Amino acid sequence: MSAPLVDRLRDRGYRLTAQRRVVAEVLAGDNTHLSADEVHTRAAAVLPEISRATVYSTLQQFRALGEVRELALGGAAKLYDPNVTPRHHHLVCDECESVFDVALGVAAPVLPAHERHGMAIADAEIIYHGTCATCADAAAAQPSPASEE
Amino acid sequence: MSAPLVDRLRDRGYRLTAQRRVVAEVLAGDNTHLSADEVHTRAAAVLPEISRATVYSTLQQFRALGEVRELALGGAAKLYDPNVTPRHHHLVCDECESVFDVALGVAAPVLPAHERHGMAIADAEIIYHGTCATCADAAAAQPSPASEE
DNA sequence: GCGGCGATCTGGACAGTGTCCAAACCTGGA
DNA sequence: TCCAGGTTTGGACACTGTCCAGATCGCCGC
Repeated sequence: MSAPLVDRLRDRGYRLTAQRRVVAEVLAGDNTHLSADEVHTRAAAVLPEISRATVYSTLQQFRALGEVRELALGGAAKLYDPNVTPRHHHLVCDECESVFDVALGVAAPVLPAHERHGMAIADAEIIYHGTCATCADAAAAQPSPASEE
Repeated sequence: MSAPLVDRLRDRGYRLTAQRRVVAEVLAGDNTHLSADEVHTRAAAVLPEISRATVYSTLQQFRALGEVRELALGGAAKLYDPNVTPRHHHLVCDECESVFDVALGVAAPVLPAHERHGMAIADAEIIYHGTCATCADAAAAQPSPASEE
Protein backbone atom coordinates (compact mmCIF):
# COMPACT_ATOMS: atom_id res chain seq x y z
CA MET A 1 0.00 0.00 0.00
CA SER A 2 1.89 3.04 -1.18
CA ALA A 3 -0.58 5.93 -1.65
CA PRO A 4 -3.66 4.05 -2.63
CA LEU A 5 -6.58 5.75 -1.00
CA VAL A 6 -6.25 8.99 -2.94
CA ASP A 7 -5.87 7.01 -6.15
CA ARG A 8 -8.96 5.01 -5.37
CA LEU A 9 -10.84 8.24 -4.78
CA ARG A 10 -9.92 9.49 -8.24
CA ASP A 11 -10.84 6.18 -9.82
CA ARG A 12 -14.31 6.49 -8.38
CA GLY A 13 -14.80 10.00 -9.69
CA TYR A 14 -14.10 11.88 -6.49
CA ARG A 15 -12.12 15.08 -6.69
CA LEU A 16 -8.73 15.09 -5.14
CA THR A 17 -8.69 17.98 -2.71
CA ALA A 18 -6.06 18.95 -0.19
CA GLN A 19 -8.52 18.23 2.62
CA ARG A 20 -9.17 14.66 1.52
CA ARG A 21 -5.49 14.05 1.06
CA VAL A 22 -4.71 15.26 4.56
CA VAL A 23 -7.46 13.19 6.17
CA ALA A 24 -6.27 10.15 4.25
CA GLU A 25 -2.72 10.77 5.46
CA VAL A 26 -3.83 11.10 9.05
CA LEU A 27 -5.64 7.80 8.85
CA ALA A 28 -2.87 6.04 6.99
CA GLY A 29 -0.10 7.40 9.17
CA ASP A 30 -1.42 5.97 12.38
CA ASN A 31 -2.92 2.58 12.75
CA THR A 32 -4.74 3.39 15.94
CA HIS A 33 -8.37 4.24 16.42
CA LEU A 34 -9.02 7.95 16.15
CA SER A 35 -12.09 9.96 17.01
CA ALA A 36 -13.36 12.49 14.48
CA ASP A 37 -12.07 15.24 16.73
CA GLU A 38 -8.58 13.73 16.82
CA VAL A 39 -8.60 13.38 13.06
CA HIS A 40 -9.55 17.04 12.83
CA THR A 41 -6.80 18.08 15.24
CA ARG A 42 -4.13 16.16 13.34
CA ALA A 43 -5.40 17.31 9.98
CA ALA A 44 -5.43 20.91 11.19
CA ALA A 45 -1.77 20.58 12.13
CA VAL A 46 -1.04 20.19 8.42
CA LEU A 47 -3.89 22.22 6.95
CA PRO A 48 -4.94 24.74 9.62
CA GLU A 49 -8.02 26.01 7.81
CA ILE A 50 -9.70 22.61 7.51
CA SER A 51 -13.10 22.68 9.12
CA ARG A 52 -14.83 20.19 11.36
CA ALA A 53 -17.68 19.76 8.90
CA THR A 54 -15.24 18.71 6.20
CA VAL A 55 -13.60 16.13 8.42
CA TYR A 56 -16.97 14.64 9.31
CA SER A 57 -18.17 14.51 5.74
CA THR A 58 -14.86 13.11 4.53
CA LEU A 59 -14.95 10.38 7.14
CA GLN A 60 -18.49 9.50 6.07
CA GLN A 61 -17.34 9.26 2.47
CA PHE A 62 -14.39 7.07 3.38
CA ARG A 63 -16.73 4.89 5.35
CA ALA A 64 -19.15 4.59 2.44
CA LEU A 65 -16.20 3.58 0.27
CA GLY A 66 -15.18 0.95 2.77
CA GLU A 67 -11.89 2.66 3.54
CA VAL A 68 -12.49 3.07 7.25
CA ARG A 69 -14.68 1.36 9.80
CA GLU A 70 -16.75 3.29 12.28
CA LEU A 71 -16.63 1.88 15.80
CA ALA A 72 -19.04 2.56 18.64
CA LEU A 73 -17.19 1.10 21.58
CA GLY A 74 -18.92 2.82 24.46
CA GLY A 75 -16.98 6.07 24.63
CA ALA A 76 -18.68 9.36 23.91
CA ALA A 77 -17.34 9.62 20.38
CA LYS A 78 -17.26 7.13 17.56
CA LEU A 79 -13.83 5.93 16.52
CA TYR A 80 -12.55 5.51 12.99
CA ASP A 81 -10.43 2.50 12.20
CA PRO A 82 -8.39 2.57 8.99
CA ASN A 83 -7.62 -1.12 9.39
CA VAL A 84 -10.38 -2.62 7.29
CA THR A 85 -8.71 -5.27 5.16
CA PRO A 86 -8.65 -8.22 7.55
CA ARG A 87 -11.83 -9.07 9.40
CA HIS A 88 -10.95 -8.25 12.98
CA HIS A 89 -12.51 -7.52 16.33
CA HIS A 90 -11.60 -5.26 19.23
CA LEU A 91 -10.35 -5.29 22.79
CA VAL A 92 -11.40 -2.34 24.94
CA CYS A 93 -9.94 -1.39 28.31
CA ASP A 94 -12.80 -0.34 30.58
CA GLU A 95 -10.43 1.84 32.62
CA CYS A 96 -8.61 3.97 30.09
CA GLU A 97 -10.70 3.20 26.99
CA SER A 98 -7.69 2.24 24.92
CA VAL A 99 -8.47 -0.05 22.01
CA PHE A 100 -6.51 -2.94 20.56
CA ASP A 101 -7.13 -4.92 17.42
CA VAL A 102 -7.69 -8.64 17.47
CA ALA A 103 -5.92 -9.51 14.26
CA LEU A 104 -6.93 -13.13 14.36
CA GLY A 105 -9.52 -14.60 12.03
CA VAL A 106 -11.82 -15.28 14.95
CA ALA A 107 -15.37 -15.41 13.67
CA ALA A 108 -18.50 -14.76 15.66
CA PRO A 109 -20.76 -17.79 16.05
CA VAL A 110 -23.35 -18.15 13.30
CA LEU A 111 -26.87 -17.58 14.59
CA PRO A 112 -29.41 -20.33 14.12
CA ALA A 113 -32.43 -19.18 12.11
CA HIS A 114 -34.78 -19.12 15.10
CA GLU A 115 -32.51 -16.61 16.84
CA ARG A 116 -32.43 -14.17 13.96
CA HIS A 117 -35.80 -12.53 14.54
CA GLY A 118 -36.32 -12.56 10.77
CA MET A 119 -33.25 -10.46 10.15
CA ALA A 120 -30.72 -10.87 7.39
CA ILE A 121 -27.35 -10.82 9.13
CA ALA A 122 -24.71 -8.89 7.24
CA ASP A 123 -21.92 -8.67 9.76
CA ALA A 124 -20.95 -9.41 13.32
CA GLU A 125 -18.41 -7.77 15.55
CA ILE A 126 -17.08 -8.92 18.87
CA ILE A 127 -16.03 -6.47 21.54
CA TYR A 128 -13.91 -7.87 24.34
CA HIS A 129 -13.96 -5.79 27.51
CA GLY A 130 -11.33 -5.96 30.20
CA THR A 131 -8.41 -4.22 31.82
CA CYS A 132 -5.19 -3.47 29.98
CA ALA A 133 -1.77 -4.22 31.44
CA THR A 134 -1.03 -0.58 32.16
CA CYS A 135 -4.22 -0.05 34.14
CA ALA A 136 -3.78 -3.35 35.96
CA ASP A 137 -0.28 -2.29 37.02
CA ALA A 138 -1.52 1.09 38.15
CA ALA A 139 -4.26 -0.56 40.20
CA ALA A 140 -1.74 -2.91 41.80
CA ALA A 141 0.58 -0.03 42.71
CA GLN A 142 -2.24 2.00 44.22
CA PRO A 143 -4.62 -0.44 45.93
CA SER A 144 -7.00 2.32 47.05
CA PRO A 145 -8.65 3.80 43.98
CA ALA A 146 -9.90 6.77 45.98
CA SER A 147 -6.52 8.46 46.31
CA GLU A 148 -4.89 9.42 43.08
CA GLU A 149 -1.87 11.59 42.69
CA MET B 1 -39.17 -11.43 40.08
CA SER B 2 -41.86 -9.62 42.02
CA ALA B 3 -40.50 -6.23 43.09
CA PRO B 4 -36.89 -7.04 43.57
CA LEU B 5 -34.85 -4.11 42.37
CA VAL B 6 -36.17 -1.68 44.96
CA ASP B 7 -35.61 -4.28 47.67
CA ARG B 8 -32.09 -4.86 46.51
CA LEU B 9 -31.49 -1.13 46.63
CA ARG B 10 -32.56 -1.02 50.27
CA ASP B 11 -30.44 -4.04 51.10
CA ARG B 12 -27.39 -2.25 49.79
CA GLY B 13 -28.06 0.86 51.83
CA TYR B 14 -29.57 3.00 49.10
CA ARG B 15 -32.51 5.18 50.01
CA LEU B 16 -35.79 4.31 48.46
CA THR B 17 -37.01 7.43 46.71
CA ALA B 18 -39.98 7.89 44.45
CA GLN B 19 -37.63 8.67 41.57
CA ARG B 20 -35.69 5.43 41.88
CA ARG B 21 -38.90 3.46 42.17
CA VAL B 22 -40.28 5.02 39.00
CA VAL B 23 -37.10 4.43 37.01
CA ALA B 24 -37.04 0.84 38.22
CA GLU B 25 -40.66 0.41 37.13
CA VAL B 26 -39.98 1.86 33.70
CA LEU B 27 -37.12 -0.56 33.20
CA ALA B 28 -38.99 -3.54 34.59
CA GLY B 29 -42.19 -2.81 32.71
CA ASP B 30 -40.67 -2.98 29.28
CA ASN B 31 -38.12 -5.48 28.20
CA THR B 32 -36.90 -3.43 25.28
CA HIS B 33 -33.83 -1.28 25.04
CA LEU B 34 -34.48 2.28 26.14
CA SER B 35 -32.36 5.37 25.75
CA ALA B 36 -31.87 7.58 28.78
CA ASP B 37 -34.19 10.11 27.19
CA GLU B 38 -36.94 7.53 26.72
CA VAL B 39 -36.55 6.44 30.31
CA HIS B 40 -36.91 10.05 31.35
CA THR B 41 -40.02 10.55 29.20
CA ARG B 42 -41.71 7.46 30.60
CA ALA B 43 -40.72 8.25 34.15
CA ALA B 44 -42.01 11.80 33.76
CA ALA B 45 -45.38 10.42 32.71
CA VAL B 46 -45.67 9.03 36.24
CA LEU B 47 -43.62 11.58 38.15
CA PRO B 48 -43.67 14.79 36.10
CA GLU B 49 -41.13 16.65 38.19
CA ILE B 50 -38.35 14.09 37.77
CA SER B 51 -35.29 15.69 36.22
CA ARG B 52 -32.98 14.49 33.53
CA ALA B 53 -29.99 14.60 35.86
CA THR B 54 -31.73 12.22 38.24
CA VAL B 55 -32.51 9.74 35.51
CA TYR B 56 -28.91 9.76 34.35
CA SER B 57 -27.51 9.31 37.84
CA THR B 58 -30.05 6.62 38.67
CA LEU B 59 -29.19 4.71 35.53
CA GLN B 60 -25.51 4.93 36.44
CA GLN B 61 -26.27 3.54 39.88
CA PHE B 62 -28.33 0.70 38.49
CA ARG B 63 -25.53 -0.06 36.12
CA ALA B 64 -22.97 -0.11 38.94
CA LEU B 65 -25.24 -2.51 40.78
CA GLY B 66 -25.46 -4.75 37.74
CA GLU B 67 -29.19 -4.16 37.33
CA VAL B 68 -29.00 -2.81 33.80
CA ARG B 69 -26.52 -3.09 30.97
CA GLU B 70 -25.40 -0.09 29.01
CA LEU B 71 -25.24 -0.69 25.27
CA ALA B 72 -23.37 1.38 22.70
CA LEU B 73 -24.75 0.05 19.44
CA GLY B 74 -23.81 2.84 17.09
CA GLY B 75 -26.77 5.17 17.56
CA ALA B 76 -26.34 8.61 19.03
CA ALA B 77 -27.53 7.61 22.49
CA LYS B 78 -26.58 4.71 24.68
CA LEU B 79 -29.31 2.19 25.39
CA TYR B 80 -30.14 0.63 28.73
CA ASP B 81 -31.04 -3.01 28.81
CA PRO B 82 -32.78 -4.33 31.93
CA ASN B 83 -32.29 -7.88 30.71
CA VAL B 84 -29.06 -8.77 32.49
CA THR B 85 -29.65 -12.18 33.97
CA PRO B 86 -28.89 -14.42 31.00
CA ARG B 87 -25.72 -13.75 29.05
CA HIS B 88 -26.99 -12.51 25.72
CA HIS B 89 -25.92 -10.60 22.65
CA HIS B 90 -27.67 -8.23 20.28
CA LEU B 91 -29.00 -7.91 16.77
CA VAL B 92 -29.11 -4.41 15.32
CA CYS B 93 -30.98 -3.34 12.20
CA ASP B 94 -28.76 -0.91 10.30
CA GLU B 95 -31.81 0.70 8.68
CA CYS B 96 -34.15 1.49 11.56
CA GLU B 97 -31.77 0.85 14.47
CA SER B 98 -34.17 -1.51 16.20
CA VAL B 99 -32.52 -3.95 18.58
CA PHE B 100 -33.31 -7.58 19.32
CA ASP B 101 -31.90 -9.84 21.98
CA VAL B 102 -30.12 -13.03 21.13
CA ALA B 103 -31.36 -15.10 24.02
CA LEU B 104 -29.20 -18.06 23.19
CA GLY B 105 -26.15 -19.02 25.20
CA VAL B 106 -23.90 -18.25 22.26
CA ALA B 107 -20.46 -17.45 23.61
CA ALA B 108 -17.82 -15.34 21.94
CA PRO B 109 -14.68 -17.27 21.00
CA VAL B 110 -12.02 -17.31 23.70
CA LEU B 111 -8.97 -15.30 22.74
CA PRO B 112 -5.62 -17.05 22.71
CA ALA B 113 -3.09 -15.41 25.04
CA HIS B 114 -1.02 -13.89 22.26
CA GLU B 115 -4.08 -12.00 21.01
CA ARG B 116 -4.89 -10.41 24.34
CA HIS B 117 -2.32 -7.63 24.28
CA GLY B 118 -1.69 -8.30 27.97
CA MET B 119 -5.28 -7.57 28.89
CA ALA B 120 -7.42 -9.40 31.38
CA ILE B 121 -10.66 -10.13 29.54
CA ALA B 122 -13.74 -9.69 31.70
CA ASP B 123 -16.50 -9.89 29.16
CA ALA B 124 -17.29 -10.13 25.47
CA GLU B 125 -20.30 -9.01 23.56
CA ILE B 126 -21.28 -9.78 20.02
CA ILE B 127 -23.21 -7.32 17.90
CA TYR B 128 -24.83 -8.73 14.78
CA HIS B 129 -25.64 -6.13 12.15
CA GLY B 130 -28.19 -6.63 9.42
CA THR B 131 -31.60 -5.71 8.10
CA CYS B 132 -34.78 -6.52 9.95
CA ALA B 133 -37.81 -8.08 8.28
CA THR B 134 -39.79 -4.84 8.33
CA CYS B 135 -37.08 -2.85 6.60
CA ALA B 136 -36.43 -5.65 4.10
CA ASP B 137 -40.14 -5.67 3.20
CA ALA B 138 -40.18 -1.91 2.84
CA ALA B 139 -37.16 -2.06 0.56
CA ALA B 140 -38.79 -4.78 -1.57
CA ALA B 141 -42.00 -2.77 -1.91
CA GLN B 142 -40.11 0.38 -2.93
CA PRO B 143 -37.15 -0.70 -5.02
CA SER B 144 -35.88 2.84 -5.55
CA PRO B 145 -34.63 4.17 -2.21
CA ALA B 146 -34.62 7.74 -3.55
CA SER B 147 -38.38 8.16 -3.55
CA GLU B 148 -40.01 7.81 -0.22
CA GLU B 149 -43.56 8.60 0.70
C1' DG C 1 -2.89 28.83 -20.31
C1' DC C 2 -7.78 30.12 -19.60
C1' DG C 3 -12.63 29.79 -18.35
C1' DG C 4 -16.65 27.56 -16.62
C1' DC C 5 -19.22 23.94 -14.30
C1' DG C 6 -20.30 22.04 -10.31
C1' DA C 7 -18.36 19.35 -6.60
C1' DT C 8 -16.37 20.58 -2.34
C1' DC C 9 -15.18 23.43 1.66
C1' DT C 10 -16.06 26.86 5.16
C1' DG C 11 -17.89 28.69 9.36
C1' DG C 12 -21.39 29.20 12.15
C1' DA C 13 -25.83 27.80 13.94
C1' DC C 14 -28.22 24.14 15.73
C1' DA C 15 -29.97 19.74 18.06
C1' DG C 16 -29.05 15.94 20.98
C1' DT C 17 -26.49 13.57 24.69
C1' DG C 18 -24.42 13.50 28.93
C1' DT C 19 -22.03 15.81 33.10
C1' DC C 20 -21.59 18.97 36.87
C1' DC C 21 -22.88 21.86 40.79
C1' DA C 22 -24.99 24.41 44.74
C1' DA C 23 -29.12 24.77 47.04
C1' DA C 24 -33.39 22.68 48.38
C1' DC C 25 -35.54 18.60 49.61
C1' DC C 26 -36.75 14.26 51.69
C1' DT C 27 -35.76 9.44 53.59
C1' DG C 28 -34.69 6.73 57.39
C1' DG C 29 -33.01 6.23 61.94
C1' DA C 30 -32.88 7.95 66.79
C1' DT D 1 -40.84 14.60 65.99
C1' DC D 2 -36.26 15.90 64.68
C1' DC D 3 -31.88 15.70 62.43
C1' DA D 4 -28.05 14.17 59.38
C1' DG D 5 -26.78 13.58 55.13
C1' DG D 6 -27.97 11.17 50.95
C1' DT D 7 -30.84 12.67 46.77
C1' DT D 8 -33.01 15.57 43.63
C1' DT D 9 -33.54 19.68 41.08
C1' DG D 10 -32.78 22.87 37.34
C1' DG D 11 -29.86 25.17 34.80
C1' DA D 12 -25.34 25.81 32.79
C1' DC D 13 -21.95 23.66 30.35
C1' DA D 14 -18.98 20.63 27.20
C1' DC D 15 -18.93 17.62 23.57
C1' DT D 16 -20.47 15.19 19.33
C1' DG D 17 -22.45 15.36 15.09
C1' DT D 18 -25.49 17.58 11.38
C1' DC D 19 -27.02 21.13 8.33
C1' DC D 20 -26.89 25.06 5.21
C1' DA D 21 -25.86 29.07 2.09
C1' DG D 22 -22.25 31.17 0.08
C1' DA D 23 -17.40 31.04 -1.28
C1' DT D 24 -13.82 28.36 -3.19
C1' DC D 25 -11.29 25.46 -6.18
C1' DG D 26 -10.35 20.91 -8.94
C1' DC D 27 -11.06 19.10 -13.31
C1' DC D 28 -12.20 19.16 -18.15
C1' DG D 29 -12.58 21.19 -22.66
C1' DC D 30 -10.92 24.65 -25.54
